[in-house]
Amino acid sequence: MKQDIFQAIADPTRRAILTLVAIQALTPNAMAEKFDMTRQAVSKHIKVLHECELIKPEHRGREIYYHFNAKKMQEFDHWLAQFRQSWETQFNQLDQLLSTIKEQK
Amino acid sequence: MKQDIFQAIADPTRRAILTLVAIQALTPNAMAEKFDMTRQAVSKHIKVLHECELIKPEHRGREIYYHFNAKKMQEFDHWLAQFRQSWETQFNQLDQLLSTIKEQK
DNA sequence: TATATATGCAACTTTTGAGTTGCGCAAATG
DNA sequence: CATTTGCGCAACTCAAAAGTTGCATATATA
Repeated sequence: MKQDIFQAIADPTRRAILTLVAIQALTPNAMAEKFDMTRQAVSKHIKVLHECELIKPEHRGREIYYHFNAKKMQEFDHWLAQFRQSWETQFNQLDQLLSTIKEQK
Repeated sequence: MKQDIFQAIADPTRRAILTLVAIQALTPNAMAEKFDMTRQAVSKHIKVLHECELIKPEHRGREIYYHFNAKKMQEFDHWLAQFRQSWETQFNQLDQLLSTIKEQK
């Protein structure tokens, strides 16, 4: 099943993983040590993050270092862009003013 | 149960609702007409979006117009900020160059 | 006031997802 | 070459979330 980035960041553990690997690449074991859960549980989160390409594996012998893929994270930024205009213009007072005008019509 | 915004945008229907109300405030019925599901199902999504304050209700007689809350959406922007530096510096070529240098050590 | 409309809430079913245990494989180590 | 270590995959359990039907409430309308 193809994962999407919105679902990927919905989980707090996965967000924590992203924060960690954004600082430096880590192996699954290294990540698991940070969280109070089994390595396999973390491995599943890694799988989700990898499938939607938010992290990239780098094989080194029997270890796998997962790197943060900043480019993919930008997709959020693009999605957010459609709302950016709203929060630049949607001041509370202005919003109320417009509502008042609309009601007077 | 308190909802969080990450989980709120994880659902595609809720993202669609946000896109709609960002353009103009809508009633639950108006939203339901846009999607292939029952009004109650949409109503549940509205509840989630409302609980985490991504939308705000405006009562008008028996109708409820839900407005987009741009301010709340900014919380994503703040979360994304921690990664912004990464995608400004993590050019693919530069990344590869650094890896090469590291391996030569 | 009887009726239709707009909405929210509760109970229920079905699906999804997080976490576990168990296993197999490949690379390092003695 | 046997053993340990790091990892992924599959089967299973359990909890949460998505969607349904049914019902209660409040506002509009005839």
